[in-house]
Amino acid sequence: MTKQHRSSCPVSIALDLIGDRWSLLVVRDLLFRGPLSFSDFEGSPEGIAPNILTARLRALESSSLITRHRNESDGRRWEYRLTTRGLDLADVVVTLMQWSSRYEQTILTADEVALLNSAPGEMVAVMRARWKAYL
Amino acid sequence: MTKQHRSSCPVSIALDLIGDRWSLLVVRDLLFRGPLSFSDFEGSPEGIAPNILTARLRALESSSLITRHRNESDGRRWEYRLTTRGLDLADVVVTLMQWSSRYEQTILTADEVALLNSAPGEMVAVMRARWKAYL
DNA sequence: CTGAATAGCTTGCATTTTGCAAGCTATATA
DNA sequence: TATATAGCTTGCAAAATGCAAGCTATTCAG
Repeated sequence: MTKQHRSSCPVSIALDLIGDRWSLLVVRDLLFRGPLSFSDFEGSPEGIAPNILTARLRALESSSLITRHRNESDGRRWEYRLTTRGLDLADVVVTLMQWSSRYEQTILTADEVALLNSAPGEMVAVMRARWKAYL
Repeated sequence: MTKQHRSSCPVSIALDLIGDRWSLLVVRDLLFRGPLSFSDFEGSPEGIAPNILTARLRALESSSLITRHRNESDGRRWEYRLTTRGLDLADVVVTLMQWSSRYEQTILTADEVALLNSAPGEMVAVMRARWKAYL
């Protein structure tokens, strides 16, 4: 049985799926880096704890935002991939980046911020190209 | 002293400010309805509890996403308003709505979904127009 | 001017989620 | 065979969330 939404508002529904401190960071890592393993996520600068990461990956998988595949060359590894639906979050992530970089000093360079604001669609296109082979 | 960010990633910084189950719903209500009182938020369909609402409003205020003003005609009421920075979240909220309505049945009509996808900037413009007098 | 109603909270307490550290199991590598 | 590594799980403390009740200041009705 699937968890009930708080309301039928599209914003509320989105937050039911990704409205926590970690889910969108997992999606971010996949968008920018391609398919990743468990320990790849652990290496991100925010330092997610393994139990939290397990819980987020399971939740994203059961919401059909990511899938899990055995790594062929190393049987210990799982490969986590975005689904089409997860990849569609590229627009959300890029919009959030625009908003943050407008008001806060971030790791982005001035050139990157300029590109983000003048051609956000290009950044989304790069992410889509990166994932094209896996969908 | 201001709370430390988990990292300098713009996505992470945004989530430090609005990455919880309620903040963006408060912003949504303001974007769509204009200045609101405490009980206006309590009337939204998700049913936020008063202690949570107090905490969210205080946090959004100290992040400079909203401001608080005495209602002139009724001294019991506070009026909560978006700042320029809070209003800039219109793009994020509209993008989230697009994403949700692509995959889930929401309260939006087919016409509204069509408009949202063909001219998302119009919805943002309506929100900006609504807030123009308060900034 | 008094009493009832209303707005915006606060408080207490139970439940859930998050966070940290340690450890466990299966696979891979030397 | 032994050692290391990947991907977890477990235990426990701390923080956030959720629910119900109650409190204070302002307003309104008579």
